[in-house]
Amino acid sequence: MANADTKVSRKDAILDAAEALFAEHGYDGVTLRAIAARAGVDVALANYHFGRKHELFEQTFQRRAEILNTWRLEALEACRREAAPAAPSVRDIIDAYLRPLMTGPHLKEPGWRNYYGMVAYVNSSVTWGGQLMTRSYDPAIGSFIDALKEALPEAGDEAIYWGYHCLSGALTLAFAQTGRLDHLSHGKVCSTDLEGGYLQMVDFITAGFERIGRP
Amino acid sequence: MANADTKVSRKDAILDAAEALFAEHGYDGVTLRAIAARAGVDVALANYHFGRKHELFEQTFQRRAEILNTWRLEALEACRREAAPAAPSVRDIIDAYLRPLMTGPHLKEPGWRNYYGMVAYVNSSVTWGGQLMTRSYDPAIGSFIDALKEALPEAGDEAIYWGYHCLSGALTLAFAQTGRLDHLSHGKVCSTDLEGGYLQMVDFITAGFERIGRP
DNA sequence: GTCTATACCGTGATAGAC
DNA sequence: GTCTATCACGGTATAGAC
Repeated sequence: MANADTKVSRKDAILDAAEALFAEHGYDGVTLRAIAARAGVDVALANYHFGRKHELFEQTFQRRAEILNTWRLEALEACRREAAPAAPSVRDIIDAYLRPLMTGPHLKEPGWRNYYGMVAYVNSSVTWGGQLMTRSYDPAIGSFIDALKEALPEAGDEAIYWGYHCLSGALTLAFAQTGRLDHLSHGKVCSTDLEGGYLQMVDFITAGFERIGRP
Repeated sequence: MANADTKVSRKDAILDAAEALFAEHGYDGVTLRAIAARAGVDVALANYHFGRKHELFEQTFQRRAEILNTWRLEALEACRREAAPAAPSVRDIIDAYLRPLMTGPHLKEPGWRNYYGMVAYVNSSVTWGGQLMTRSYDPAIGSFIDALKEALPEAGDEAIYWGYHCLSGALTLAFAQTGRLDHLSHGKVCSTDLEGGYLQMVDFITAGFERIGRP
């Protein structure tokens, strides 16, 4: 602990600043100087705590990934318990995947919103998407894939994985909060309204998976 | 025409190089020097032809956007003609949206693959997503939205636009070709196999839209 | 009109002194 | 933990060659 007077340690302040800037400009669009300035610390302190810029990026990304994985797996366990001894429905599985992330009080915190922007950037980045997403999220996502396979015994693997791909693409695009949906819909829909999007996406994605269950 | 001997003009060579590099590293991850080196031209030539880096990025993006819009609108027109005087089915509309982009001989060309990577980057970028996607694609996409509204008279606007959001997220994540699906599925699915993904996505997305048509 | 060589000046990540 | 120096690299303007 560097400083007992401040609410957040300087180390956390650096992570917070990095999160916000990486979300908005991507890895290469952000300088350590900008991060330091936003965090109110010296340039060299980021280097001292995290080493290379690359490391700082990964640690920023990892920090909340673990929390999200926990939330999701708890939701999956809960719906498994409720359905037992039967397998949970497709809808319950999709709900356990989306609800913890797209609804709840944490959405009011700018830190979480920033982090979501970072996830959107990482997931569709050629450089990071294949590696960092896999490392941070895929172990937990494997449990969801397993649950979906149980719920949809007739569905082929290809259909399951591409179905997951659709889910992932839709969710992370929502995380990007680009405002494009606002333009396209002439203001009828707001792309930062994740809770509104959640309600629509659960139905849409559930229907997609249910369809591939009966060939 | 600058040079009758070369197959592509130097101007096009710059666009090709820019396309490949922007797709892989995003806007900020690419230097004009790297683009010039890849194109085999002097650094200043990019500046001469396109002005600011910003302009080069937008022109690179726009170049193939117009072609894609044409392909899609022709496919939509064709399915409208075939269905007439009835309205085309949801499945036909989704097919007209996806098939021209996800299947066909152009997928063999590296230039198109690179461009798709760029679309993936732009669509989920906070900086570009809201503005550039809107400008380049949304006029044509408006026709698809209209067709979907006709095919799904019971669906609310919110559901239609969030449905489109799911479609867009899934498509552009496929464009990113990050290889993540390969890892997650332990090699059962290949994320660069757009034609395979097309077959799965048509079913999945169609089912999503059909679901929101009956509340 | 098309293109190259080069120079400018600000800014970058990072290391080493303190 | 902090300050400062280093040294390379960034976008872009300009002057002139073909």
